[in-house]
Amino acid sequence: MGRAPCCSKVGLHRGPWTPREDALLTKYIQAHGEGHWRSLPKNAGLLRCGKSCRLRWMNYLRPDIKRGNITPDEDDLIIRMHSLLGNRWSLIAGRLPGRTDNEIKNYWNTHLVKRLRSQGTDPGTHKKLPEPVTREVKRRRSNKNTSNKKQNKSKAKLLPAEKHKVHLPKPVRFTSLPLPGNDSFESNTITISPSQGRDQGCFGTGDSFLVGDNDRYGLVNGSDLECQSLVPTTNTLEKLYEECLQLLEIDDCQDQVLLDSFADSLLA
DNA sequence: AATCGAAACAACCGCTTTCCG
DNA sequence: CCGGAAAGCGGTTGTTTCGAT
Repeated sequence: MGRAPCCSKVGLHRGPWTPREDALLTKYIQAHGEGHWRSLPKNAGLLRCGKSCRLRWMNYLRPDIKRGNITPDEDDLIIRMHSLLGNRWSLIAGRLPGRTDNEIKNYWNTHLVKRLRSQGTDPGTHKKLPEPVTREVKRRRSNKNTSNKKQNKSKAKLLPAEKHKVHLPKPVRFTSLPLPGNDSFESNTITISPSQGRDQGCFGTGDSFLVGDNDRYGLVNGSDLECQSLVPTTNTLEKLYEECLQLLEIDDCQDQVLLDSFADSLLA
């Protein structure tokens, strides 16, 4: 039967989004809301695949997205949630307000996997490895720039996790959009119940925000920059984790059914 | 200053799930 | 119930940036 491609690839833009495309997408969603991704590009005047639009919006343009370094508390929660849920990034992201599944997935793959290994923990099972890994982990994919003869060079280096490099976020534009789920930011005291989905999972209005390189987004003027400091407190994150744990501890049987029902409860 | 490899992350791909007529 | 379309999701890749030499 054959499944139709999600979009015709002929004549569509690919690769990094331009400020103009961002503006078009943002403006359209502001006016019409999310959804109908298939028809959105055409209606918004974008030469992009609907999927691409959705991804761009979900992972970058949404107003409730928190950018910047993962805090140690979030970091800890991600690890613990992963030990419960595995690679179910969307579920994990749903418990980390302002974070996207893609961001958490990337963070896991680039930071946490290495760190856990360096600490002697198997990132897949979260069990202790026989011996702490002291050698550089092989790169997941073959880098076409990387030849074997050159790799010896870096073997004596410290593990990345030991370097504690601080990653500075790329330029960020937070715009305030009148969208559902974005109009009830509260201070850090808010708690998230299991019945709240990711759409409602944003909180934390602060008076500080990350300021991006506006030049890169020339369309943004000062008044458009309205950023929320979406910083959950340690207690909040701890509560989230405890919630998950309690649900799992109802029954010792941590089988798939239980996990699935837990997942359902998160999604409800 | 130039070069190169590794790290980081945005974006893409394709499969699965959900929705709807 | 069935089939197709749309949306969601996780794995993978491409490109840019950064740091070491």
